[in-house]
Amino acid sequence: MNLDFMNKVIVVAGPTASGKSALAIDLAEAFNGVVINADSMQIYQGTPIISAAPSEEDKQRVQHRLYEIFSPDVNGSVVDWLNLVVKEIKSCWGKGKMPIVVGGTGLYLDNLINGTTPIPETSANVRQQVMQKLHEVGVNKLHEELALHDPITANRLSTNDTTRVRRAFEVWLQTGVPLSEWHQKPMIKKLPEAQFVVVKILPSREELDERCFVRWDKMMAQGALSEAENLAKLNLDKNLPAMKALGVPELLQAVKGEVSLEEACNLAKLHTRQYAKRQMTWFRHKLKADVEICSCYQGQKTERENVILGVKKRL
RNA sequence: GCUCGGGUAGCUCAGUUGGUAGAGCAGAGGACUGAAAAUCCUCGUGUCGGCGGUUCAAUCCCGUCCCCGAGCA
Repeated sequence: MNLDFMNKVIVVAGPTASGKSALAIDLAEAFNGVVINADSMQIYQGTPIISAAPSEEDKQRVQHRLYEIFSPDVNGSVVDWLNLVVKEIKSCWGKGKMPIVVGGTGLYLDNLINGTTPIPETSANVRQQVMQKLHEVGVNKLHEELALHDPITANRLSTNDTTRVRRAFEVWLQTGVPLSEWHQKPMIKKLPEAQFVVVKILPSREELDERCFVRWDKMMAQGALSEAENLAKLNLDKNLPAMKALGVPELLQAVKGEVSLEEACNLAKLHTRQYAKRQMTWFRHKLKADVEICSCYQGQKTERENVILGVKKRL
């Protein structure tokens, strides 16, 4: 194949268990590509099975980047990830390889494709301060106080939205400028020259639910429980992202004997399908696709050839 | 067989001193700009177990029958 890959990026997006990793590998083989992770959980070490990170076999077939690179005791963020992907993508271009960014974290993909508002980084001190305040007075009070400094954002947010109220407060405290004002500024793209070809997998809920359930049982057979046991030994803060990965809290409860293993598995399955649903909402409404697949990717010959052809036309 | 509890939304249960009922979970839809596998928002008609009776009015009171649980035989 004789394509100029300079400035092209293939993006594969879809809900959990939709087969996007398999598709990414097939595309990598077809386009001389490198698979780059855009999943907020597969980026952490310690839970390759639970987070469905690529297997050794997958990694033998094509190069994989940004998987299991953060220790589970760190708080990764979109921007951390962005800085890393940008490097990886540029490195691919430099080597004449096709970057194939794959993942289910809509926010990450959105920031990569559409850019970020240039807000200064909040210091550890500020974050800690807000965290403590949150603990002391609760979200509703914090929201009330936010309204004094940033009424526009406060008005936009639910008084219960812990994550966003906290963030808005941090930004105000750090910069003295309301988040709403920052959002007026033009977004900055890390890769303005990039041309994204987006492949979106949007299967029916029915099909997806079934795959989520089957996959969970497979994870258990592969040793998901011992991953959880090892994680428990580290004694990490429950609020760390890696500790919140689907299946982790549920299995940890089982490890502690608070629920039966069966209950834990049922809950993990339930939460997985609820997550898949949220992802579907995001991808349906917020991500424009060049190629859309309406059922889970299984890698059959015609299916594979069709997607490859579809992508090739857009390159 | 007797006694006592229960039978209300898909599930767990509240409730109505008689004016046809509401939470949590599940489910559906939606939001999403630096923890996002996170966080949050909206959506509740169901022969109130069956049949009779009392009443202007019964899911609620009375009778009877059926089902589940506990105890006693």
